[in-house]
Amino acid sequence: MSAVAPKPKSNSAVALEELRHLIFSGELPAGSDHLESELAARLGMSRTPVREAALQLEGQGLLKVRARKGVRILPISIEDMIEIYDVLTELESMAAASAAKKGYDPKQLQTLERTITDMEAALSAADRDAWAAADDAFHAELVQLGGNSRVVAIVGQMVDQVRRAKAVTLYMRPLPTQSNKDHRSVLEAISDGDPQAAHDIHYAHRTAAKNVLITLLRQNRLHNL
Amino acid sequence: MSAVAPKPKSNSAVALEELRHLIFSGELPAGSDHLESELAARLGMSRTPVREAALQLEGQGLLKVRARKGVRILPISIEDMIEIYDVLTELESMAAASAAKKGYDPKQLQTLERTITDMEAALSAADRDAWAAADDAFHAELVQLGGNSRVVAIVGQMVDQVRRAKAVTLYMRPLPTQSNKDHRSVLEAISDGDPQAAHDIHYAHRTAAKNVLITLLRQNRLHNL
DNA sequence: GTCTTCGATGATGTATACATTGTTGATGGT
DNA sequence: ACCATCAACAATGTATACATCATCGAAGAC
Repeated sequence: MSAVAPKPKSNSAVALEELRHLIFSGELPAGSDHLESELAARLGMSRTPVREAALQLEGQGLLKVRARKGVRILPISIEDMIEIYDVLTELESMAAASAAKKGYDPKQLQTLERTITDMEAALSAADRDAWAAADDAFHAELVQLGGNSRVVAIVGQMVDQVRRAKAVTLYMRPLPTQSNKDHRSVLEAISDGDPQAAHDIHYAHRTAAKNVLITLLRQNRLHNL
Repeated sequence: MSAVAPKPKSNSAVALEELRHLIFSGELPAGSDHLESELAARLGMSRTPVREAALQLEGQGLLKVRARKGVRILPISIEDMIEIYDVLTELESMAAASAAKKGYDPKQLQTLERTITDMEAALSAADRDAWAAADDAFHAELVQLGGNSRVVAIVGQMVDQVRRAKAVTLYMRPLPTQSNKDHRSVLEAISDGDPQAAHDIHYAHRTAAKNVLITLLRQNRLHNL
């Protein structure tokens, strides 16, 4: 038999994926309104699963369902970015400390190490998109190693909310050479089992990243994304 | 005219409120399954708004919608409690530090002060329920003063998830006299504009509270609530 | 000419009918 | 007696029809 599983995905799940893709790709721009009927027609299904998906996405902070006005794709303001980065800084640093406490052996840190080498390779090739993907993977794996599933979920949601803004600034900023050094230092601290160092280094890393991003947005008058 | 606003609440919103109440009151016990049709009949509406409410509650981590098996009220394990308290410790301490940085004047800290005097009064009267309510109010106001709306939302969700467990242990633990001293110290640190102190004191406070709770649950073999 | 009111419009909110699919039980074979 | 297969069932997932209500525009009065 063919190897692929038939994958019986519900329409509601499809709507969720598709809407997320449409939002992240910018096909549904920030601040725009869309009727449930339009979206349903676009996805080739009825309003019901689309509406359910919209409700869930509202819970994830990506859009807002407004009575008789359709769903509005929520723009991210600079103030939102600051809030989100503050949460990310706090929870990721906590995860870094937790990971260091667990005493992982090198084999278990292989995945994290790999994301760093990927970033370094992307940096050498000046491939910003590859770098961003590896950077995402690093942060995702880091919180995973922290071992707190709530933190993983919250961080995932926050990252989703700033995804568009990060994409915009990706080509505006200088190549992040310092970032890579920071990442490797965090890995070393985790590998050495030094929670305080892992926490502090990552905290400083995220704070610096936040400041770069905020400055960039302010300079370019990008108050809503 | 009569003073009360007509309050045109949608059935979906009503379902959300009612289901939350049924869960927190224990009328829908942890681990129990319930058909959408049953719940709809119970709330006097059709399945549609009930289903929408269930989807949102699933996003809030209070229940799980299982295909063809109804919704299951999610029990909270000790491991869940640890995860949640770790997040609460981190984010509330962050909020305490932020609040201290803002330089609030006494008038703006009136509400927080009030929750502390309420706790002290409840403690003198040995009124555990009143104490718990005031304690909730203190933590809610604290994160509010922190000024990060994401933190407010996340902490609110986490508090909801541990609400049942806290209710169970409320009458098992000794009267929390130390807690009140901690609260007042946090208020003082915020009032003094000392972020580090506010952070550290609250962090220690939450950590201690976590340990008390976990120990209590373990001793009483309450692994699921 | 402008303001107000009323009605038509259209989109969400809700109910209901239907399709889909896992589960459970019975039936028959080994 | 036990296991496997199949069929009826039941509950969710989905579509659709309908109710409700805000918004917008037009018409009429001042």
